[in-house]
Amino acid sequence: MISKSEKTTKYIIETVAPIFNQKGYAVASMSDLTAATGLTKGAIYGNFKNKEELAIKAFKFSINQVLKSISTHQNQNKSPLKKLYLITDFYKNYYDFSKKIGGCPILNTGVNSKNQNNKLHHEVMLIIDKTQLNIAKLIDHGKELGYINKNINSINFARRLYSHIQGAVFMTYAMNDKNYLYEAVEEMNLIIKKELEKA
Amino acid sequence: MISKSEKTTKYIIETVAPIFNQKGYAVASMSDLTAATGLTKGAIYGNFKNKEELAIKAFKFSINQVLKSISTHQNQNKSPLKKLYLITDFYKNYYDFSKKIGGCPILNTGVNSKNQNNKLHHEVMLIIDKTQLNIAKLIDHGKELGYINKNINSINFARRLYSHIQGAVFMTYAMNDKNYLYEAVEEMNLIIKKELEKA
DNA sequence: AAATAATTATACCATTTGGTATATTTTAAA
DNA sequence: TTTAAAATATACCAAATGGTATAATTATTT
Repeated sequence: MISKSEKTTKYIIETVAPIFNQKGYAVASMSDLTAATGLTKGAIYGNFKNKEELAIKAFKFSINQVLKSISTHQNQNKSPLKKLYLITDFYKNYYDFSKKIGGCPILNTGVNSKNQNNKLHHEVMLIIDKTQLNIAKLIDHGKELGYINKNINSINFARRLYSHIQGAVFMTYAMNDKNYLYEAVEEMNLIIKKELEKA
Repeated sequence: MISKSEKTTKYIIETVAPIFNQKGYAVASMSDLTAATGLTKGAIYGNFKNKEELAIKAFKFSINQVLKSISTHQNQNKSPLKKLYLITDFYKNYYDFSKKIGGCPILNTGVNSKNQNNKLHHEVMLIIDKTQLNIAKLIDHGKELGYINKNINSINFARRLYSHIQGAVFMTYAMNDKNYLYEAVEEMNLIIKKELEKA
């Protein structure tokens, strides 16, 4: 049975996540959070040790929203190569998607937490590492099944892919122009085709 | 003759720029700025209308530091194509360079100002537009001189180059790993060679 | 339904925020 | 060198900051 307090804890995290994501840990104030949730500081501090603990849980929630959506999108196909294309395809709509959650949590928290909040910054690094590893595993799986060139460095390619896309995420975000994402996806698809796919 | 107040105005901007760059407009407090400059609020408010005006001038100063360095680096060669390679080459050391000024002002201010400070965000967009245009002009010049393929879209290529590099800047920044920049520069150089250079 | 435990609201705390009026000092002009 | 002007320091302001002790309320168990 799910208790009442578990529900409000969840509710607070979900409500507060976009605010932390958009404003950053320091700028998002407790009064921002009480205003958004309709709860008082007493309620929030009853469920979380302090602002930092809430910020970290909110970040993890935001990240999970992204990762779950990518995962669901990937499940359209079982082939590792097709799954790679589905990852780039996912980012075509990433600007609108990320808007709903207050922006890209990796980009925003990555920038805002650097030299500001070590715990948050650590979380960002963990997620980037994990995501890159997942892409590398996908490539390795494609190699095993014979779809992908064996002489390619999986982790290196994953880093390039991630970096490339994250650049487009920033540009789209900063310039309010989705074309950066479209162009990057286009380019990455060509690179996947040329470098990964077996002739 | 340069007056005393002009000197302190300049001194404040230069001293304060890395703080705004690293912490962002909202998080950088007036006491941060008085502590760094060794001046009082009276002195700062005597030279600047308010915190926002100072932040904008500090941003412009930081940007100029970057642009001047790129420009100087480019002047090693007169050929437009070589100048393009010198741009990518500049970014090999960009992590260490940007560290000295509190991080990449485009990346940091681009992320921090979005939905937070419209004037700053506007400045960021202007600089990105200007920079991309300069790269496009370089490509056009290369076309005229017969070094660069005429069937390439200059502004489009400039956008790709900028987005690609900015992605590596973010990754290097977030992950404390210069290799992202090295890898991106490597990749961009190959793309320039393949797509731009005439056979 | 009563008693207990858990949760939320209220009222407060010291500290810090951006900004300002005024006094003091320093610079430049006469 | 005196005087006027400009620049800086001091002392203050109301509002907002994160956080907490306690009172009031709501869930949960008996």
